[in-house]
Amino acid sequence: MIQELKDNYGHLFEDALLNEINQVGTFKEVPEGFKMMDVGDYVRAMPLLVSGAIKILRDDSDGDELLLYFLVKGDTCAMTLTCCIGQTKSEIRAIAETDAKLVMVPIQKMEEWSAKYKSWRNFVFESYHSRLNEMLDTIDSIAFLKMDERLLKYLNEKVRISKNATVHSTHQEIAYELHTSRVVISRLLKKLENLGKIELHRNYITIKDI
Amino acid sequence: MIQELKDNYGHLFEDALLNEINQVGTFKEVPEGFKMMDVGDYVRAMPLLVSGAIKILRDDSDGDELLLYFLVKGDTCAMTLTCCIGQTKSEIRAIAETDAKLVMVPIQKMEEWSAKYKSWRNFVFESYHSRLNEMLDTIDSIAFLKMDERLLKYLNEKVRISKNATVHSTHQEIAYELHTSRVVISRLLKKLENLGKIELHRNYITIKDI
DNA sequence: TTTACTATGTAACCAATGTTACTGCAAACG
DNA sequence: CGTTTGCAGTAACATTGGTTACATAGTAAA
Repeated sequence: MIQELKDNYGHLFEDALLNEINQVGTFKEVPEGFKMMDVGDYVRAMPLLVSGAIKILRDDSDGDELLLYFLVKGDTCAMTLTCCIGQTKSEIRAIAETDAKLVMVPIQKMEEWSAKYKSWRNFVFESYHSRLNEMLDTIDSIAFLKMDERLLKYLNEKVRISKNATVHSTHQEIAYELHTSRVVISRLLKKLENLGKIELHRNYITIKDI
Repeated sequence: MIQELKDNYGHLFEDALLNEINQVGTFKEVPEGFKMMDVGDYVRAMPLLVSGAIKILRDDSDGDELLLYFLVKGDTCAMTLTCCIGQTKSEIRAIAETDAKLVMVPIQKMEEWSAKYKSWRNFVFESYHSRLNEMLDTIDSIAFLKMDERLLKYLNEKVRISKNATVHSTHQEIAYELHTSRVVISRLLKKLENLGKIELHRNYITIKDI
């Protein structure tokens, strides 16, 4: 495991910390679609993502959902951080967007390392900062953009995350993540196709003009 | 100053830290409406709010705005925290919602206290946690609620923050903060008045059914 | 092949919200 | 006092997005 840690976190953490992580952390691989955390779950370990992507979703009480943002390698879950400290339940749902590899760190180490390693503190602060900015970005999208712009942004995000110009989603899946209906998505996708920005197929979409 | 610090932060910080804050912090009073931070500003001090309320707004490039959340005593600005560390610009705008009193702490102390005081670390983590949850709440409102529900929630927030059942806002001001138009707000307010939930007057609104 | 299921396309309609335009009213001010 | 200015009420209309309903096409299972 130590090599994957070094590759992804070597520029952030000093060797002593990397070694500690290596000793107490457990390596974990999850397949695409794996539900890593649900609303109401208690958190007992903190994930350090070394490869793949995780999507973070917000659920409301009526079963509606909304995509908040993606985590990629080098990221950790800010929600987890505070859940660890406060012993509170998760407010969000996390699903593996692609196959992913992580190192799970027991939460008891959080406080210890925060006192001991400046680089750890910076990492935690930096994670919070990134997540707050991503939330702001999500708010911008919902508040200021129309559905067709949100859709285009969503597709571009998918391409960026998967590094692949083909998005393997059905219209219904997209509708869930943008919290709208399938018909609306089909309508807008067809409009984007007519504009030459995408190509529609069954079960996947090719993004042409990024 | 030390007494106001003790009253508002005594349950959070140990005496040694309170004394340090007292020594390096500067006391500041701002009037209602005072612009405390704008998008693009650099941050050189961290505010600890001891009385009053601050509203945090998001601006988009077209001059549109949206209310994110309020800070009250015992709170600090999570954006400031990361701006301090990362030396990045503010992404948000902060306006005094009421007259407010704060203690400004030079940002150099951030790192020093994070290493030295567990209570400081917890405070910072806790602040991030609160702000993230407030952002989630904002997202819920925009994504899942209709405008009339958002308006009612907004009015209740105002009452809670000001501890006063009279909201001193024009319809136009409310429209800006909810990112909609004056006409829409007037329409919905009138509906709420007909339902007996509020009373409309020139320049203020009385909330009856909270 | 026949059948069943899932994904997509599309029309018609509805509800919520945004826009424009005009009104009257109250406070402020000369 | 009359005039100006800002706030609020409201009608009429446009647009966006959500809903219902149904048709068609690809895919998998029987």
